Amino acid sequence: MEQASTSEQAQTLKEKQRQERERLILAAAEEVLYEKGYHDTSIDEIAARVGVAKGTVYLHFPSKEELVFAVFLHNFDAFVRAIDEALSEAMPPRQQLETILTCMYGGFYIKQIQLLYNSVDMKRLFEVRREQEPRPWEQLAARIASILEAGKARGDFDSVTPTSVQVATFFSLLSPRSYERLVLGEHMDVQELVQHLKHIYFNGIIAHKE
Amino acid sequence: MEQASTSEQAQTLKEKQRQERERLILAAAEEVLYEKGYHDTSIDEIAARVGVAKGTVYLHFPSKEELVFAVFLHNFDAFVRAIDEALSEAMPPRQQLETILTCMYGGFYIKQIQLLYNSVDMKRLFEVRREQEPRPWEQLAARIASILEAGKARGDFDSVTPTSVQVATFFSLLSPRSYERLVLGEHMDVQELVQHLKHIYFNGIIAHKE
Amino acid sequence: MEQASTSEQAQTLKEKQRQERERLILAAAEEVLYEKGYHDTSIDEIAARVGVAKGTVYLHFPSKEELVFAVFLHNFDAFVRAIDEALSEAMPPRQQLETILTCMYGGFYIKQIQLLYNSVDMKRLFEVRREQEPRPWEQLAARIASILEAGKARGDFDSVTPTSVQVATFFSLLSPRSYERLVLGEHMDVQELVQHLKHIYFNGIIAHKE
Amino acid sequence: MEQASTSEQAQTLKEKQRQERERLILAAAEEVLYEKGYHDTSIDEIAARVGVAKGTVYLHFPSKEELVFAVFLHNFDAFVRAIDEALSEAMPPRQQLETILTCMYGGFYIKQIQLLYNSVDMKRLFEVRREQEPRPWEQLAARIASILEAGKARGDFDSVTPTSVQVATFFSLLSPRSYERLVLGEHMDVQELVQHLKHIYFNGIIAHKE
DNA sequence: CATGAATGAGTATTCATTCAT
DNA sequence: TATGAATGAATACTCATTCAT
Repeated sequence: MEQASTSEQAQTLKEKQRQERERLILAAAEEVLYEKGYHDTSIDEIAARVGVAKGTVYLHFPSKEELVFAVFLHNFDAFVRAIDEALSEAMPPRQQLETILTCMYGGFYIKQIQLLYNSVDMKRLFEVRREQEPRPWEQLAARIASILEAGKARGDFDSVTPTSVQVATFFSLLSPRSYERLVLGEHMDVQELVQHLKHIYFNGIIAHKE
Repeated sequence: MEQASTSEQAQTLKEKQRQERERLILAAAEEVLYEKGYHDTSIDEIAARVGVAKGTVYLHFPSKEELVFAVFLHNFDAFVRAIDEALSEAMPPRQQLETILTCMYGGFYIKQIQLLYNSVDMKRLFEVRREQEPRPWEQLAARIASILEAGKARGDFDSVTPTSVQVATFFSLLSPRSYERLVLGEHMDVQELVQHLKHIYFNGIIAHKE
Repeated sequence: MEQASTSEQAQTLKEKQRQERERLILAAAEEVLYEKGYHDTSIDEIAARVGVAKGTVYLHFPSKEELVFAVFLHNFDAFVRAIDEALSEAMPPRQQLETILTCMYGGFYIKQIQLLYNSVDMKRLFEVRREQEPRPWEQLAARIASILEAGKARGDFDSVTPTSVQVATFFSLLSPRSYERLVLGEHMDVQELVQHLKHIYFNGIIAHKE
Repeated sequence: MEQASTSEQAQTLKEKQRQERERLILAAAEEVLYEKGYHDTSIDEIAARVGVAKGTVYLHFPSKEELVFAVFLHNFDAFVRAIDEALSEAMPPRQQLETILTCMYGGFYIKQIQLLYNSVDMKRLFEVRREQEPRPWEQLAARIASILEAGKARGDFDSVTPTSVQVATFFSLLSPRSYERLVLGEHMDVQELVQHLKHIYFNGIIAHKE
């Protein structure tokens, strides 16, 4: 029994180490991916940054593609969790959307997610995956759509514009090029940028009562 | 004299053929680039699609990089020309911007330009080029900025939001992802989409007089 | 401790295999280089002769250029070592030079070194390298020059002829074309050839006392 | 008849132009070959230096190989002609050899001939040709051999050393590496160098009477 | 004849993936 | 289980040669 327990503990320990390692690999992959883009990211470099051998990476992820996909999912999960935590049902729709937008610009998420998501390589990668997996990005879109619908139902938002367009426009606020230019290039404060975007977006979609 | 004329014609004919071929190569390159992204685009495949030998591509473009750059410039030039033709100084600022937006969605330009411009590879490629060349993209941004300023001066646009943010948001309306999802995916009519985007954008940036 | 020892042995074994492989690659490279010259030597063929994949060659040498340079250095080192072993300070200058000449014709060194060194490609390759590395060939020349000077000081050698000419002529005795014609073509015994060359050379440079 | 004559003249004129062109191509080829070596010499560059189209070169020489061979033969012919002019049967053998050596160093011949002849590429090229053509180099060797034999018969030269070795050594005096180092590198006067070489060589091969 | 556009074989190098140790 | 050596497919670019004009 003690044996078993020791073994169990060992198992647990090993498992912990394993997970820790996986985390490190994901982190390194994300880093390199962000720096160099999909093609110029090599398994070799990721392994080197983690301090393990190339083969070890393949013990955790069956291919470069899967690894990159895992990086995306990992980021996305964190992002969705952040939204879940910040959001409460009690908020009015507009405030919900504002909260989501703030979350989007709050972490590093956008930068990375968008960069990943914007490359043709990634797109093809994800298109293949979509056939098999639930679609995280689509789920978020659906969520935002339902908030917009709720807002429309309350008369807060402009019902003339289709929800799909409003959703798409909401996402396009995340444009990594805007972020790069304004925040990284012109050193605009992120919070300030978010304020302006909210201003434009919500003025753009609110119902204009006459 | 007839000799000269014949020779001249021959010259013209050859030149025509040459240009036609170059056009075909550019078109094929654009196509493949759009389908596969920079890295997975091979000169071999471009040549094969045009129906010429690999070497022939190199008679027109000294390197893959230059070819891709030429694709971009070619598209961009057509795009800028379309804007120039459609725009008149007499228009009020808002109408100018609307015209530009219509142009952007009027050709295939956006799709391709954006896709090209969105990959990390392309970005790096263009960063290198920028040091030597005038920056077409930046020139357009400056033009839009000046129209926005003019609108602000007339009291048409919201002076609270910085022009840089308004410019960035204007560009983000071009998001290829919106286009793909709505037009290609949900078969929304392009003109309709443009109308909705104008609605959102201009409501978002107009001056709200109290 | 046994662990360590086993691990050590494994290390040694692997290292041995590695070095063995490197030796094989160098040998194959030398062979092909000798047969075909720099440009017509392909990594593909070298790999094929060794029986490994192309990539394996690159695990040992980062580029074709480096590989060729390594071939040269490897040969040259062996050659210089042979000279060092055969030479003793006690010998009179003439005997030292005779010993060196015998060494030169003793291995395959000359053939290969000279052939390598005689192609324009190689020359350019080494010119680049020379800026960074010590110059093995020049070092040997300096050594021979100092022996000649010592001989002149003793009155053994003709002081009228500049040492530089005597050094150059000494090297030209190595002419691969003589070797090929006489030894490979006419099957002259190498030792006999060396005797004749010594005869000509030393009669040519000895001091002629009247 | 006048027709015919005109046509003939035209024929001659054209033929002259043709030969002039061929000469120019040979000269350009020699130049580039000397600068860059066989492989880095491109037909394109040769044509460009002459100011004709690539195809024109092929009207004169069926392949790069043949062109290079023609360059060699052309140089060699000039070289042999120079020897023939300088040589008179009345000279004693040693003076004949001295004259030849002076000729060798007198033109650009050596530099180029040797450089050409020393690359592996050239060697293979010439080995193929040898099977079909008389061997210019061998003819010269035979000539020198017979002079040496004559000298030996007169008791001028050392009969112990085989004539073949003396011939080979005579040629090795031409070593382009000596030339480069001493004349191009150390700016030794060519005539002075030739004097020293004669001194070494003839002291090396003269009969030593006791 | 002269041209030079077109061809396509040839080659160095990279890197995801595998697998023996 | 972890390693990292070995693999080999993939690809940009060059240049001798051909041939339609």
